[in-house]
Amino acid sequence: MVTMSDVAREAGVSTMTVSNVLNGHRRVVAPTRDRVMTAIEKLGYEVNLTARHLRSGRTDTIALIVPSFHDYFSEVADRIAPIVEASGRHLVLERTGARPESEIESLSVARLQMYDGVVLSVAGLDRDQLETVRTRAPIVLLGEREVPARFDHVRLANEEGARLATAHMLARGARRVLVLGGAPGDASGMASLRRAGWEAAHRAAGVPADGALVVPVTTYSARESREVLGGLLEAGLRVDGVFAVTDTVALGAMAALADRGIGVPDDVQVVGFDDLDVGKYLSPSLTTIDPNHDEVARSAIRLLERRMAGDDDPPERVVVPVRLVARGSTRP
Amino acid sequence: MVTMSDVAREAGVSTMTVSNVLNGHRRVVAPTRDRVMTAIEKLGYEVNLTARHLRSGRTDTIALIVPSFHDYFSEVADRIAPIVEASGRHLVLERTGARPESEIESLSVARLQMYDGVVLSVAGLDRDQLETVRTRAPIVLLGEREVPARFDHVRLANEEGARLATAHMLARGARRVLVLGGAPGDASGMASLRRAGWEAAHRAAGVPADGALVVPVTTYSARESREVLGGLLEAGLRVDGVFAVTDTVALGAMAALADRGIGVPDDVQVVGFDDLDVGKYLSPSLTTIDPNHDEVARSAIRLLERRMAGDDDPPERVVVPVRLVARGSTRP
DNA sequence: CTGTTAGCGCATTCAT
DNA sequence: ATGAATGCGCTAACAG
Repeated sequence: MVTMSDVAREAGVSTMTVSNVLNGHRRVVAPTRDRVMTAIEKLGYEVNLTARHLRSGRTDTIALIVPSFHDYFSEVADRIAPIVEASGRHLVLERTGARPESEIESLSVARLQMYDGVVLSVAGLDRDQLETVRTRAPIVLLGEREVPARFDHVRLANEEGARLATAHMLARGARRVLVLGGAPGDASGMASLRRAGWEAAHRAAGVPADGALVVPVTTYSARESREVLGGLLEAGLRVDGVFAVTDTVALGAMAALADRGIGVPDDVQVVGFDDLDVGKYLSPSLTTIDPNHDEVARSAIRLLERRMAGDDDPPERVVVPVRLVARGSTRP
Repeated sequence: MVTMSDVAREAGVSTMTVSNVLNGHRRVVAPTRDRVMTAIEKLGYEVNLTARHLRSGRTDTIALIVPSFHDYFSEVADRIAPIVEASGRHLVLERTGARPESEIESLSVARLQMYDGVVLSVAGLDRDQLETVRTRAPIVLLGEREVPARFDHVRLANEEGARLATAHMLARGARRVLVLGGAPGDASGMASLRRAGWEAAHRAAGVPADGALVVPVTTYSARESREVLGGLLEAGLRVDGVFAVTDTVALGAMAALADRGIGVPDDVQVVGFDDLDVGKYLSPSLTTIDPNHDEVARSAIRLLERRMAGDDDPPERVVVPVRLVARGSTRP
């Protein structure tokens, strides 16, 4: 392996001069710099980033840690990448996977040290697990769970989005709106917040909210959603609207309705949440809540940059506003 | 920061003993090990991975470098992750982005050194760019482009998949099958290989292949595909089958047909390529080519492990077989 | 503007 | 079974 001292010897300078030519921290006069560059070319030298990291204490790399590489997360990742790169850093993705022990492992101080900053998606982590995350590495949490007060946190306006979705259908004549993937009770997770929005819309419209229409799911997959809604329809449940808590759930719901020849939006209206690209291409196209990925990405990186700059103001909680995108799965 | 010598001092041993307790390379008697473990707990010590990397020359991390975090790539990534983790290593994703200079930069030896091995998706890189990749880091290429002979390479049976897709429609009565996203000529890229398969199916069936039905696209997005096919239909082009070179392209094609009230599969049959999950939930569901992501992931990691083990046999080229998945967008 | 000195924290090598 | 010495390749701090 070619090292900096090989280059220094070849160019007749010290290693510091080579270092300065490479990272530009100090001025090097042109003739010297040219000699160094020539030596670098000739020897095919490349800086050893590991050594640089050990010495400088910085990696110029930010990690985005997500539960899976799919759907919502790949959308956010593709938005965060250019923002991170604009400040001359790299973004890498790591996956926590489904297993709790893997989640904890990704969060170990040892792994986190590898990065100048970390954006951690908290889906799949509960509050107790988050409590155990002890690190001085700047970290911003992303997602719909309740998190300990000491973290910066970016999340969506869940309740408001669910309220918009439900109100849109109620205003178009729906009277029995099922919330697929909603959770009863007053927990603070995504499923409960979105169910609360569904309830708020009913209150505002003066329509009674039937608890039998709150239907939880466990995996939030299209497959499960299709099976669950299909089973309820077979069992004779009557609905004229479905608020699916994610677009993936909505996809399964649309399939369950199509399986039975139930017309959308004439017989049943459907609204999702996430504005996945695929929604535009379904027939009918999917009315949904746009979660404003760009704003989520910008906010997360803004908070992270602030921490990386050494700011130690109290943690900030950002709630990103959302908006309804009306398409063909609801009535005009 | 707590270092190994802090722990050694606390436990009354040398740093070597702490190191041995942590990585288990040598035997340490129980009482000594217990003292070390107690000191580690007490001080909250975590190993500094950067220092370990510099010293040991290994990172126990494999990188998957992809053009974007979407679709096909997130599917493959989610399959590679568990295989990598099973051997006690980490997987990280990096994105090259669309810009060639960024692709080159991700491929610099400096970045590649950070990893014990690299799986590089070559979509978006041309052969000349690949020629410039000089590194001793084990690397396996993934994707449908032609690559220099010195690389291990995993790709799909593109032509065979396209042949299966086209033959399936021809056998079901289609006579004017458009290949959306295909490229004319004898280039070796995905678009040309799949067009060649479309042609082969026509030859085998004794149906003339009309060159006017080879329609290239530039972005392979659903949006572009919808616009391109829509434009052709408006212009009066008559087709009774569409072979879309990816499922994303098929999604746009299905939308273009639905926009005009053209029935699938009665008026026009449609087959995609990739077996994205969404295809199962469309109405009608999408007939497609299953690219066998599991086998792609397994092959790529098998080749990589072999190189990382120091094997220097000639490069291996794996062509992963594909199969047709018949669903509702083609006739029974 | 450039060189010298002195480690960053760990694991390999050789010694005991 | 454990320890001492050494240096992986680089850059911060201080000289000159």
